[in-house]
Amino acid sequence: MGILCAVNERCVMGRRERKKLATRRLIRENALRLFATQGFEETTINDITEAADVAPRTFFLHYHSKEDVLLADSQQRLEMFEEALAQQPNDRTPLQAVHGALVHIAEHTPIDRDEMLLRTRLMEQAPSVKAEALKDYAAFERIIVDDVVTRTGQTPAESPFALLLAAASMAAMRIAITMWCQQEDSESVRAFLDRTFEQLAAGLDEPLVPQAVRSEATLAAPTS
Amino acid sequence: MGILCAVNERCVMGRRERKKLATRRLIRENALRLFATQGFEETTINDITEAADVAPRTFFLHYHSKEDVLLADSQQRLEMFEEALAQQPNDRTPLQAVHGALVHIAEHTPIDRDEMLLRTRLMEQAPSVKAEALKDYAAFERIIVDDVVTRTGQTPAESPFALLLAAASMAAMRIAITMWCQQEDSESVRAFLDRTFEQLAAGLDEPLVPQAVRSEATLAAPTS
DNA sequence: CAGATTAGTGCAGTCAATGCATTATCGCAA
DNA sequence: TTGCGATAATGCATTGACTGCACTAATCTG
Repeated sequence: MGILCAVNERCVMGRRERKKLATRRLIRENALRLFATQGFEETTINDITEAADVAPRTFFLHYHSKEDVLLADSQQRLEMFEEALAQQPNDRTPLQAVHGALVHIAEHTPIDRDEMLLRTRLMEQAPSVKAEALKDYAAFERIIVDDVVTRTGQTPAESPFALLLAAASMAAMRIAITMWCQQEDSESVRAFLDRTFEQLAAGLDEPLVPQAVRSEATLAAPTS
Repeated sequence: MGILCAVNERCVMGRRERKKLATRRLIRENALRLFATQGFEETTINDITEAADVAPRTFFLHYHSKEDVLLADSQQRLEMFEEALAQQPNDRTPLQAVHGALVHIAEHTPIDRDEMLLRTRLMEQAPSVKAEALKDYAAFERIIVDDVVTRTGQTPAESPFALLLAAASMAAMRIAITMWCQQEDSESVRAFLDRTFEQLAAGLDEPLVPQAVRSEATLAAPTS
């Protein structure tokens, strides 16, 4: 990931690389379309490559599994998250730091709601998709644990705090995103993130009163 | 109930069912042994059935996948949990109810620590195992959500509380079990469950003091 | 004993995924 | 322009999980 050439397709990329990206996109688009119309498990690699007019073998040149097509961008988000987390100021609690890092990502990367909806729909429908998605969260959790350990100095062996915080944070993220992409109106992802993290901070013994669901403008939340 | 009855299984079982169970156990034992010695992905169905001296096809008569061998008893635990949860008294908070139900199960079903260790080891080693295990937790989560909804009357659409509680509780369980089966001495599972749920109740903003590791001046009051 | 069940088996086939060798295309330098 | 190295795309063969179907044999039931 050099400074010379951003991952954007804008800059000077040779025809070869452009074609490669084009093929990748072609495969991805056809795959998502087929997943949406005929279901995930009902779509074979052959269906996809035939629709994309490439050889079956080519599919695995770009994605290492069928599930990977749906979650290919997560690696990129993971690195972004790790960086954002490390840059959270030290006067924040670990929970606030995670919250802040997530808000930062939410506000700096566009999220395609339709695609997210498709993803969650397929997660319910196909176990292997859900499995892959959950593995993704596990990767995030590992990063959080490391961060909390450096922030607090406590190792997981001493107390479950870091592990709990990591797992609960990812649950909060997952739930916030799910609620966001399932709603009708265009409330921001951040609003949902704020709510779930507020609940985590307050403890799970009692639900926070969900007063006027639309007025979360002044919740105490970090800026990115 | 005659003396004829051979094993610890109830004697209402005919020879046929007994033999079926025996075959199932034979497959399971050989599978676990092979997983432990040569790894999960390195063990093929053929290896297992050969070691168990049955036909490959027979494997799928008892388990619907390789991962299923490791997690076959979870369905049973799931039902037990659902029942225990429903029987928790109404004066408890949802979190206390989940905690109570888990403690009930922990104290009424023997847990094989070695097997649990193998399971967690294989979860780290083989992604598909972790995936399958995580799907299991999702099933528990659904039950918790239903329970919380009936206890509080709030639907998940209104507030994320039920979803958060469910997900965080399962994380707490998973972490408690992991810590328990990785420790040397024989502290009870319950002790770990108590600690993780206490932390959830107190909120995740500040770690509860495990010992007196608190020398920093600014960490005085736990928020709430 | 006769007939219904069903556990175990064998076989053929689908599909995901990988390794290896080959071809086509492209970038680059003489 | 030509030729060479890199690599995207492909073709082929194979492994391994998993399924459907038909069949055998053991067990259960009347």
